Amino acid sequence: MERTTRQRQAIREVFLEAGRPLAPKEVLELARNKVPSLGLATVYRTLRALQEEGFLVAVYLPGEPPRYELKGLDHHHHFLCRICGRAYELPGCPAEVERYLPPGFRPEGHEVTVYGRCPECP
Amino acid sequence: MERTTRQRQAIREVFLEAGRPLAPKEVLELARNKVPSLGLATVYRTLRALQEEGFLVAVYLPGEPPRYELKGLDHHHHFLCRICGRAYELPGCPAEVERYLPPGFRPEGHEVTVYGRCPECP
DNA sequence: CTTTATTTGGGAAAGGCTTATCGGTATACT
DNA sequence: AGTATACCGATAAGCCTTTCCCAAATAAAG
Repeated sequence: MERTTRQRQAIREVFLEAGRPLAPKEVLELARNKVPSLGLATVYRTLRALQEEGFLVAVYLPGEPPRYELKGLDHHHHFLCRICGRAYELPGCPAEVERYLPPGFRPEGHEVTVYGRCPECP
Repeated sequence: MERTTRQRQAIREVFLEAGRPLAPKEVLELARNKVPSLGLATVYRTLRALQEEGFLVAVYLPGEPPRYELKGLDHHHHFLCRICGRAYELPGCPAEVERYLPPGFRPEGHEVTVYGRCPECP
């Protein structure tokens, strides 16, 4: 990641504008509005570079391929729309998630995913 | 699923004995203790049949291939050990998970995964 | 403007999980 | 027991996502 290219700028912008986790396919579609010739290999290469650089982090939702979102957001969780498949950020967290574990289980993190229909879908 | 075979019995037993969600690979390993000749294709075939029959349901954890567990358990969530990779059932649920969504989001279900170290691991 | 090395894009290839194929086997019924 | 047929096991093939490869394009420095 030594040069500033149109492709990388486009991909950065797409994340800043989306405000939600994006899958590689979504990144490709959205960024092609800015750089029509963009290729899938470049998307994957750039996603990896932007993670190493600390701009993005991977988001894993149950049964889904990885998405990516801006690094450094406050602790939050995700909503996955069953209709359109888009993921959204959900602010906040039900605090006691890691309490009340059976004896011997030592928690180090958690993930909450809510499924349903997003505001865009019928 | 018309005949009772040693293979199918072994796979059913493995789930009843495990008390936790199992991935196909785990099913193969555990059931081979009972039927050493067991093949992977039979595991997949049987997992599908046991789902259609209502004995098992699929469990999806973030970034993981599907696991399977007994159908009909009380509402619960899962613990994924970062050391050994085993998944466990966690009784109960932090109740307000689906409340406090932004306007327009209509929840239809949720999944909670706690990560950490299980009682078996250092 | 020229040079030079990084980056791109398209397709091929890899990798992981799951399903299909098919001859041989074993179950269940007579 | 004998027989029809569902089932098994091993391998091949399929599907998706991700990475590799390399000639052509292009950003950055002189």
